Amino acid sequence: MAEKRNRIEDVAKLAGVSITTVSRVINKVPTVTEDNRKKVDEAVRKLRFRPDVTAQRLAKGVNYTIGLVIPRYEGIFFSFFAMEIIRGVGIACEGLKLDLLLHISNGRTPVNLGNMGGVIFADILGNEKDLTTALEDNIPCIVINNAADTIPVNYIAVDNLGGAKKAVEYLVNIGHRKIATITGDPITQAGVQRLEGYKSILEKNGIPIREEYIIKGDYSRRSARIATERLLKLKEQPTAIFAASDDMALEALEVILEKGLRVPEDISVLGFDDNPSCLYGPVTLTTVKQPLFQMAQEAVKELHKIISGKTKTLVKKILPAELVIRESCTNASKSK
Amino acid sequence: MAEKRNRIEDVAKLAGVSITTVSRVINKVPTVTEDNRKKVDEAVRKLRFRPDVTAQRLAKGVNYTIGLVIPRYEGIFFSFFAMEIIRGVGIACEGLKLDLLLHISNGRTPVNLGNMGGVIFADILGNEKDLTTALEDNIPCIVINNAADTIPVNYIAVDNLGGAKKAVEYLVNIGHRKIATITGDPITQAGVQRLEGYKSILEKNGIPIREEYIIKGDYSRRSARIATERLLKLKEQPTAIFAASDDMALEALEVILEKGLRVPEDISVLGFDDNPSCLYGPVTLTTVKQPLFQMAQEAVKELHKIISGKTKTLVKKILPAELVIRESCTNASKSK
DNA sequence: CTGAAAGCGCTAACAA
DNA sequence: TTGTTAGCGCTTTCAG
Repeated sequence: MAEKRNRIEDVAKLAGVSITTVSRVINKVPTVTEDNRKKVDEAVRKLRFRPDVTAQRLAKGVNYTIGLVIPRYEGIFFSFFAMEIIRGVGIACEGLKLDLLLHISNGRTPVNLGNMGGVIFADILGNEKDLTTALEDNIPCIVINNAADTIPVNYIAVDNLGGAKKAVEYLVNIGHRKIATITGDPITQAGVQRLEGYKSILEKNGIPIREEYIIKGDYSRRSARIATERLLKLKEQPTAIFAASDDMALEALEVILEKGLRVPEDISVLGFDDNPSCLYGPVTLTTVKQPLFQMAQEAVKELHKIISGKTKTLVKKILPAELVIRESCTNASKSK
Repeated sequence: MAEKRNRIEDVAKLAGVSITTVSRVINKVPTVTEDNRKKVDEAVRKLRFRPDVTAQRLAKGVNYTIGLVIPRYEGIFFSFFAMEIIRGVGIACEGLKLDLLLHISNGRTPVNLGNMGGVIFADILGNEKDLTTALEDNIPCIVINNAADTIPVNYIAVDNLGGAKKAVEYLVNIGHRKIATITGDPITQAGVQRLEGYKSILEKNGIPIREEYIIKGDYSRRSARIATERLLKLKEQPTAIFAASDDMALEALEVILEKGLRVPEDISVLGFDDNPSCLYGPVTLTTVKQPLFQMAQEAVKELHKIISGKTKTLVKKILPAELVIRESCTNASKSK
């Protein structure tokens, strides 16, 4: 299709200089006379010349292309998570003039890592194989959203444990003692850690952990509906529910409302993520805000440092998660 | 960082054949003896050799990398639209073994099109400059979500006009005559066409078009709130509202409920998009489903054909949009 | 400050 | 069927 593009040679000819000089102008090497620079610039403009990035890359031997590998396990792509990661990585790449290769992997077909200078893996789950390959082949890489302490890999993750603690502590502080939780999928690190945070705060405050108050969810709204219905049937209904994701919290809220109960007067609901949808509906959702966008941006920055050789040591970062107070939680006394 | 990779030469040496033979094995050229193939395969495995994609590309002269350029005007990245497009394009690329370069453009800094074999532009709005460059430089490209009939460019778009017609026709058919609309942003083609569809069906059915029933929105929930409040204050309240997006429809629904009115008994609400959020909340939303995912997938397929020279003529496709009936609309007689 | 020439790693005639 | 060799378009020593 695309007609034969002009090469550096054509520019050189038109400008009446050598291709070396043209190359110098393109790469902003200072040792070129103003006169020659002008000639070249003009020739470039006339011929609509743009250097062939592939050839440049081969000649320079460096590759400023980075890959973002997102596993496409169920539902992830409808999540705020994926969106924020893509947005963060994408915008950071534009800023650093990095080319971003996006791969939506099924976890089985190996992703072509050959043309990447470095890779960002969105979580480990579902990326195990490609991550292993990258590590074996010595391709610079960084994992996000998973504090991958068991393997020697760079990572940037969110403080799920701390976030969950803040959430539950807040509920305790406003007087709740009958606090239930709908967990995230236990195969995810976030699911495990948020539950851990929940338990640890109860313990810390001398509140017994009741098994019937811990219901397994999987981040889906469906699972939250089932969980909430079970919680509402309990003899001793909880006065607060901490859901491990906003989607689940929103569904819990909906179920509660459907049963004719009020939120937060009868039951407080607290989520995790800070999805935009927290802001809508009859009751805005109190939740834990994850710095996903920031996590993604930092991942790019760190990877960039690694690729350009500015960092040698392993990067291991945990970003804080913060409580965002809105309307869905209130003082427990009201529900007594 | 990444240690010196093995080259084709190393493989050749280890396997005891020429680099050409290795190249043949890599590229699955049939004229290689079984014996040699085995030797090469083994050497490849031993050395963990993976061909340098950059060099391959330069030598082959074809580039199976495609770009997806998404303008980052306000809010688009929180939209279902962006997500579906990325997902569709991403998955299609994995299937066709195309590398996908994602660019989130600000519309000003030119996107580096140099290393793309072809480009998909998500809409024209915000992409004007890069699109012009691509066209001038003869880079194969295709526009999605905009029936770009004024310029000679390939496109795949959604039938907004038809979709809006189906929506409003449905409202008319179930007896509504006082139908209001909250429009999309008129700078978008979708905004204009959906309004056009609304008007044309009213006309077709001899229902006078009332200016006070047409309120300008911009796809944002905020704009829908204002619009809905205005509509509810009208002496002659509409019995149905057609919003040009689900987000706006959902906000309208919320406002109506807040005022103590019922949906659909008092006012029917109809959206456009078929966001997942249509399924939640007190009333599920009747809407028009856009084949975004499919549009994205087809764009990749068409672009692939163009790049590999299988298509010469301009691609111009309009995909149908379909009505999805849920709970938010009902017979007008109920609201009389 | 400039240019000739040797690659970057791989593919593809062309000969053998 | 195989290997030799000349590029792909650009960068980068190294002399000048």
